[in-house]
Formats: sequence, structure tokens, C-alpha cells
Amino acid sequence: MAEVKKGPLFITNTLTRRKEEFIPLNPPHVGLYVCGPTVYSDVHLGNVRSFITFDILYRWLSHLGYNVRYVRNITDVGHLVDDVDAGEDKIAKRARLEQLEPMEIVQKYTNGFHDVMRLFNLRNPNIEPTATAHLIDQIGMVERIVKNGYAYEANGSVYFDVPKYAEKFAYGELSGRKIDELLSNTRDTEGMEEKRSPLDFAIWKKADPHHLMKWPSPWSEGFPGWHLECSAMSTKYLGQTFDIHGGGMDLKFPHHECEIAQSVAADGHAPVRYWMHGNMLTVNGRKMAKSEGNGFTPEELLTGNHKLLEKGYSAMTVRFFMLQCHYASTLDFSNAAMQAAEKGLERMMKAVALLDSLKPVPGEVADVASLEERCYAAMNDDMNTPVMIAELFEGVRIINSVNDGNMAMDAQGIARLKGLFHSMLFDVLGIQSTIGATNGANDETALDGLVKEFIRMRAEAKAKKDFATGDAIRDRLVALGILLKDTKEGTTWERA
RNA sequence: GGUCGCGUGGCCGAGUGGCUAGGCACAGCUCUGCAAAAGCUGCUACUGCGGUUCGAAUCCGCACGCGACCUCCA
Repeated sequence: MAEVKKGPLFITNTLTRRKEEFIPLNPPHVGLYVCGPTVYSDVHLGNVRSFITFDILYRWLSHLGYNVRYVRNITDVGHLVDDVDAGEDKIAKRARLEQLEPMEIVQKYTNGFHDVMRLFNLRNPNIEPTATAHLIDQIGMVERIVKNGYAYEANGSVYFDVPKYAEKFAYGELSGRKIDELLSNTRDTEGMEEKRSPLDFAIWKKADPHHLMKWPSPWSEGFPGWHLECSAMSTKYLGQTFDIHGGGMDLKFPHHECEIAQSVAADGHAPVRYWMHGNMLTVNGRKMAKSEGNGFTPEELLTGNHKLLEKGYSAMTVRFFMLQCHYASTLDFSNAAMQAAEKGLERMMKAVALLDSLKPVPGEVADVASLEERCYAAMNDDMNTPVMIAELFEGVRIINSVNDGNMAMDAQGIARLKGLFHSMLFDVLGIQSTIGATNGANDETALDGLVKEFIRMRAEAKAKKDFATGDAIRDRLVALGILLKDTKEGTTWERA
């Protein structure tokens, strides 16, 4: 059997804006950190896309034989909402609205998040740290930054001194910003009067008296700054410098930029060797976001119960749809595109199901090894899932042709093809079998149509005075749990 | 306004200095009692205008259109 070349892996490093060969710091170990959700509301489909992107990365690195430590945080410390709600904790606000304890909110939406991750078949991270459980680490990091002279205290809050940091280090290198451009372009934000420079950001914030989530610290009763938890927790679990940090494109600035500054200021090391950013899911060309109000929840997606949805789509259809686009490109959601993905996935799954019953066909055998090699090449080229899926469709064509007896393949080739689909489609792309697993809404529609067809046939029989057939239809349906009811308006049905 | 990115066939979306992406849709054919499925074939595009080049959709410039980010919307 031909050997398949499995490496090397190239990924786009947003720090250098170039595709680079991925070389781990301490092979075969790989440290991967991904920014997780803030658990104060339901995740929407745009969030899901981002997590799927890094799920694929995790799966691919594992497939290549790396021992990955995948850390994805849960942000359960509330942060400021916006100017209108200045000073109020996001989670506390929601808690008041719903008459719940803040940690109850956190638990509720954490559970919801996990349900969604399961639904879309995402693998669990190895460590899922919460911000509230790492206050000591965050306070320690603030202390190191202060000690090194890159932060100052003002009225119980501690701010990162960006201009001072920028004297020595390249603040803005990740997002391509320049200090003077940023300065000429600032907005008034909360805590402005305490900051020495408008570019400074809070790493510890003193809490208002009515603030619900707050903790003691050397500076005040308060809470950690927005960017701090990722820095503190990634350092704790992956080290001062680790391999890959991922997140959505919208986190590049300021969040990730500040993470770099915090780590350098605290420990003197650039924290991350490869930065990776997933692009946005758009709806009608606009970013899907809570603030846009154009998001829908996974539940709405499944049932189709949303004004943007013509029908319901299964989680696997969505996953497949998303993987047909490269992670670094924006992807526009539309019903037409979803339906195209649904049909394509169905065709692929039917072919995969055929693999089990495929009989060898004598002759010159189709080249599975080359197909396998192209799959590796696609994934190693910056996780090009759309190209890999294109290759898998080539596999679908081969399967169907062999099944029709129009293409030759020996038992070995069939086994290899089966292995290829299992590893690439199921293990790497994380697609689960959808045979017979259409979503609930579609099932109901089909069942209703089916029963109505029987009702029509029974009406025909009764019209011909063939009551034996009519009664037989009714009795057999009852045996299946379907109860027919003859009314003045016609026959209706319900579950017995 | 600044920064970054995008503009591909009916639709969604890869890719790239010279070679068919793929999916969906559509048309014809094979198969077939009919249909479906499957296979084969066709539809062969790269916003516009200049430039570099033997050759560009792919590199450069300009224009037009669109998007993301611009300090607390993870």
C-alpha cells in the first residue's frame, strides 16, 4: 500500500499575516487556547461557527498525532455592558431581570452552551477554566504588571499603561494599529477620567456598591479586567509561551492585542507563537451578532421557527455547510445555501452507507491512495476543509461507480476507502451519520402527509362501499399508534 | 475618518501567474414499466479601467461596490 505523506501542516498566523509551517514548541505536545463564551445569554450560530473552526483544528492536530492540551475558557465574570448601563455588571443585570443569582445565570447558560456544543458534535476541551475560579491567578498577574511598572492604580482600579508599554514593545502588532492613529481616534469610555491615556485599559476595576460580582484585592473590592482572564489562565495551564491561540476575528482588537501586552508586561514573553482567527458568519452580508439582532439560536434553527428560516435544518447540515467554506473567509447564511448543503450531505452520507455493502469489482483499481493524499494536502494547507470536502465528493463518485459496477476496486481498496471516510469525514470533520436522523419538524411533516394519504385511500374504499378495506386501514393504523377520527368536516388523526 | 480584508459562473463557495475545484440548480444522455437514485455530458466564471508579463481571474495602480475592527458587543 502506498505511503501517504501526512505533513507538514501550514497555518495562517495572523500575527505575521502569512501561512507558516506549524512547529510546536515541545513536540509532540501542543498547547491550544481558544476564547470561550460569556455565559450571560444563549450562544447563536455565529458563535458556533467560531467554535467549530477550532474544533476542527483540535481534531486535525490530534489526527496528526500531536498530544494537544486544548483549553477553552468560560467567561463567568460579568463585565461592563455599555455606556447606557455604565458601571453595571453584565451578568448582574441579567440576574436582576430574571430574579436569579448571578451564578445561577452562569450555570444556566453554561449548561446551554454545553448542550449546543454536544448538538454540533464538538469535542470537549481538556480544560475548561472559569474566570471566577481563577481570581487569585488574575490578581497575581495584575501584581506582576504593576511591579514591572506597566500599570498604575487610580481610585481602586488598576490600568494598563499603554504608552509606557509602547515605548519598549510593539503594541498593536497583531491588529496592525499604531499608537498615534489610535490616539487620534478615541471615544469616551467608562473610567476615562482615571486613565492617564485614553488607550489605557482596566486590568482591575473597582466595583460600584450595587455590583453583585466582586472580590477583594489589594486595590479594592472589584473584578478583573476584560482581557485579563485569558492571559492568566492560558499562562497557568499552557505556560508563559504556548503554541496556538484562537478566537473570532472580532477579538483581534482590542482583546487579543491586550492579552499580548499583559503577558509581555507581566512575564516578559510574547505569549503566543501562532495566532489564528476565524471569520464571521454573516446574514444578508452583515455580521451575525447579538447587537444586530440577526442571530438565531440552535433551537430556532432546528425547528425553523424564526423569520429568517424557511425550514428547520439539522445540526449536521449546519456543520457541513460551515465546513464548505474556509474558516478565514466570511460566510453568508442563506436558506438556499443551507438547502444545497443539506442535499450534498445527504448524497455523501448515502454513499458512505453503501461502503458496507460494496462488492469488489475486478479490473484496474481506482486510486484511493492519491485521494487520501489529497485530503491530507488540503487539511495541511491551513485547514482547507472545503477542498477536503471536494475530494470526499470525488470519493462519493467512486463509491457510486463501483456500486454500479462501472468502476473497478478490490477489497483492499474498499477497506481503505472506508477507513478514509471514517477518519476524514467522521473523525476530522466531525460529521455524524444522519441516515434516518432528519430533524423532528421534518419528521412530523412527513408523518402527517403519510397519515393523510392513508385517510384518502380509506375514503376511496368507503366510497366504493369497500368497508372491509376501510376498516382494515383504520385498525392497522391504531395498532401503530395512530387514531383516526371521522368528523363532520372529514377525517382527522392523532396519536393514540 | 483610520486599519485590515473582500468582490469568482443561476446560487453557495475553493483556488491560482499558463493545467476541470466542489456542492446545489438547470439541460441532454445511460439505466429504467414510470419515477427516484446513480453515472456520463453540457452550461467553463473570475467588479471596471489601466499597467507588468511570452501569458493574469491570479502581481501592481486607480475607480466603484461591500464587510469587519477602531478599548471593554469574549
